[in-house]
Amino acid sequence: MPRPRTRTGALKDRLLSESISLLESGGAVAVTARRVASEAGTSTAAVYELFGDKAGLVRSIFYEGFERLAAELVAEAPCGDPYRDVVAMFDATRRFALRFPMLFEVMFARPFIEFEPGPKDFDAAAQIYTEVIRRVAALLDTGETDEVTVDAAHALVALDRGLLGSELSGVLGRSAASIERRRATAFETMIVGLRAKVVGS
Amino acid sequence: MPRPRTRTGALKDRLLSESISLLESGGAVAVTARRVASEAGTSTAAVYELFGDKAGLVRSIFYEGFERLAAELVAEAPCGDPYRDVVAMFDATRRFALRFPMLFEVMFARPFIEFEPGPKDFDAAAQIYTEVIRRVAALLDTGETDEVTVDAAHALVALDRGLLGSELSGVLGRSAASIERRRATAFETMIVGLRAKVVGS
DNA sequence: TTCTCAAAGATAACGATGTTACGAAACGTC
DNA sequence: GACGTTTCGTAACATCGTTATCTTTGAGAA
Repeated sequence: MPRPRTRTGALKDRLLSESISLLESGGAVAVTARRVASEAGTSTAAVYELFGDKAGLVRSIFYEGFERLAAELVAEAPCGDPYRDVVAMFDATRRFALRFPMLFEVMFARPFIEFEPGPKDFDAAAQIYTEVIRRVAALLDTGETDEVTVDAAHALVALDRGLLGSELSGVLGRSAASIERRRATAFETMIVGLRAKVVGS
Repeated sequence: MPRPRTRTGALKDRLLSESISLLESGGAVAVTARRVASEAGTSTAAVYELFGDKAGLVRSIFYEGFERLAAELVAEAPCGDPYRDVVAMFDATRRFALRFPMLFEVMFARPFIEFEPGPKDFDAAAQIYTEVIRRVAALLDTGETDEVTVDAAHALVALDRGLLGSELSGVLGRSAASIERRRATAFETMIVGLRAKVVGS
């Protein structure tokens, strides 16, 4: 008896996709309910029925970013050399950040006033966390639940996060060469130090 | 013949001060032209005459943040032990970030859509840069313009930035003990590694 | 003292945004 | 072909950034 639904999961996916396109092409300022709805061929009311509010839409973008990044990290198959496997993972993160800088900012900065990720939202990064832990454990030859492993993983993730934050802000270096040299030496220093600390204890 | 001016530098300072108060108490969403003007006892037009636009106001907040941080870092007088002097500087940064988390976010995240800092805006951090370079050069016993010094400074700043980003997001650890342990081990690992790299070459 | 007028301030309006109440549209059923 | 229910899009509201407009002010002229 009713008219057929159009505000389905498929439309939700479509709205999310259009939101990310608008985000990458025009920045956070371009992601408005009216524009997103228009791009997806629907109305603002559909956005609010499917996402609750603007924060819900941005939260979905946030989750989608972590899913895409996790997919790329897992696709980076380990080559057997634990050192290179760790570096390759962070290099993949960097490629992702440079390819989708706005999406990366939603994940690690906070370009939308409406949405501040809480502790629960970072559960979206669980798959990435697992992958990092796995490779760091292999790097240090320690157990995946060992404190030293978890601490080392946090140190490396923080270093990567800081380096990418600096690079995306344009303050890590002027030339591509200096940027990559600083990245490489920072990671090398940290990784060698972490290994030495494990061996020494 | 005209009426006396009230839109002076003093009012600009007052508006900036009220903006930061609103920012810290109510987040970025609380910093509106109307509210800032009202708190300072003036009108929105004064905000626009003194700051140009909203981005100009946020830019002033951004600058003020770097000035306050620089003042706190310089006040942290070196004790003679280069290692402890470097750690003390980053500890001071952390105290600042925990005391003014919103201001810190304006400096290193991007909570306002209106203002994205460009390379030129980071000139505001020149004084901090100088202080970091000075202490890192002392740490490594290298020249302040040496590539190794500058690279090491970037690595440490990035590590600090990443650690604080993680901590402020609530993902660095659950207990204060684990957070501080991870900070300490990360910095120790990096600093020891940087020193070893200099000595070894 | 009162009037004038130029400088300076505040008000109010405009477009755009997040959000939602409301009326319009579409389908199976009688 | 009309009805009713479900669903959808439109339009309205409050608020925001922004600026044109109008009001106020106070020293000097009459």
